[in-house]
Amino acid sequence: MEILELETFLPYRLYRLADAVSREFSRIYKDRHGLTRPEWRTLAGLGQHGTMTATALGEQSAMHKTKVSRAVAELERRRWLTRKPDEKDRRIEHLTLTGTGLAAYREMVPLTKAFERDLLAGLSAEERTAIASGLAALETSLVPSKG
Amino acid sequence: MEILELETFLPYRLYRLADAVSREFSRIYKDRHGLTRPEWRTLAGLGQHGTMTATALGEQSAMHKTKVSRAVAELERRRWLTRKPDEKDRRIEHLTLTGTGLAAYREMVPLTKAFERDLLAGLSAEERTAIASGLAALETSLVPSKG
DNA sequence: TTTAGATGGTTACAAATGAAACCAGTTTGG
DNA sequence: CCAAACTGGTTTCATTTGTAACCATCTAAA
Repeated sequence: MEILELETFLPYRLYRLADAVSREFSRIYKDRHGLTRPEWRTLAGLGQHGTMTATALGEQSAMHKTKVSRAVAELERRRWLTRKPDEKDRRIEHLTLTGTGLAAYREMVPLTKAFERDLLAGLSAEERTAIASGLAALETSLVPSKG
Repeated sequence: MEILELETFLPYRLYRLADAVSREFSRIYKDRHGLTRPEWRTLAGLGQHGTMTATALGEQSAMHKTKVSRAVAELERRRWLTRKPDEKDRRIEHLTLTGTGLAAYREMVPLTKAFERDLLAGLSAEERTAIASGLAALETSLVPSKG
């Protein structure tokens, strides 16, 4: 009889690892600022790119548009971002972080980098290369935007 | 000003990849049998090990005990598994797949293996090795049970 | 014993999510 | 022009999830 060994099954390993990393990482934005993951990603997207539309945010950070919509609404409620309607196309809104939003972003960036550094701290140079190239290979083979 | 590049940030890449893989993989158990992920994992755990307790299931497949509890309840409702109280400790229940549950498991196993094969199909031998060792390195550095 | 604390598992409640319907506004083809 | 189809974004509803509280049972220490 054919058996599946869950522990070595790639989709399961990937998910469990991502889940554990993500859970740990969420402390940075959740414990400190009470943000959800979509809210954090929205902040990160705007912090990185300055001004974006909701659609662009969804594409950049791989979120469904309902998640983006809700995250934007919440950040707006906090006055961490503002919407500016597009001149030409009135369906579109341009989103930008306020001073407060930008300040929160700036405060978190070093923490996120430290987190990543710590995560890789125990690994050898070869192992890090392995992760980089392994992920890249899977991404091109699967993630639509990267295909 | 310090910026975080989301696209190359490890936690984000991991999560997005796992999410995409998982979403694709879920077709096997969701579309065909209407199972949720916890239900699928429960099935997979019992298929692999024969008989387990809820706690053991949670440990093996990295699920919170409420997820396990609900998944077990649903699989029991479908008559895909049965509970047998422990003789010595009456808090514990031993879970086993029924014939129907086992049949569903047996039907899915080849599909899951084919999925994994396809996922890796486009990659070179080096890339596969890279994934294996990269994940392993991160796992030992992070996932509690593997630490 | 008795009792305080652990442990296996369930439940209640609030929050997060996804799918689909929806409401502008915009483009396209006749 | 004008309707059909499309697009950006929001809302609704059902389902899933996480946290915490909760039973019941078991263990250990006084």
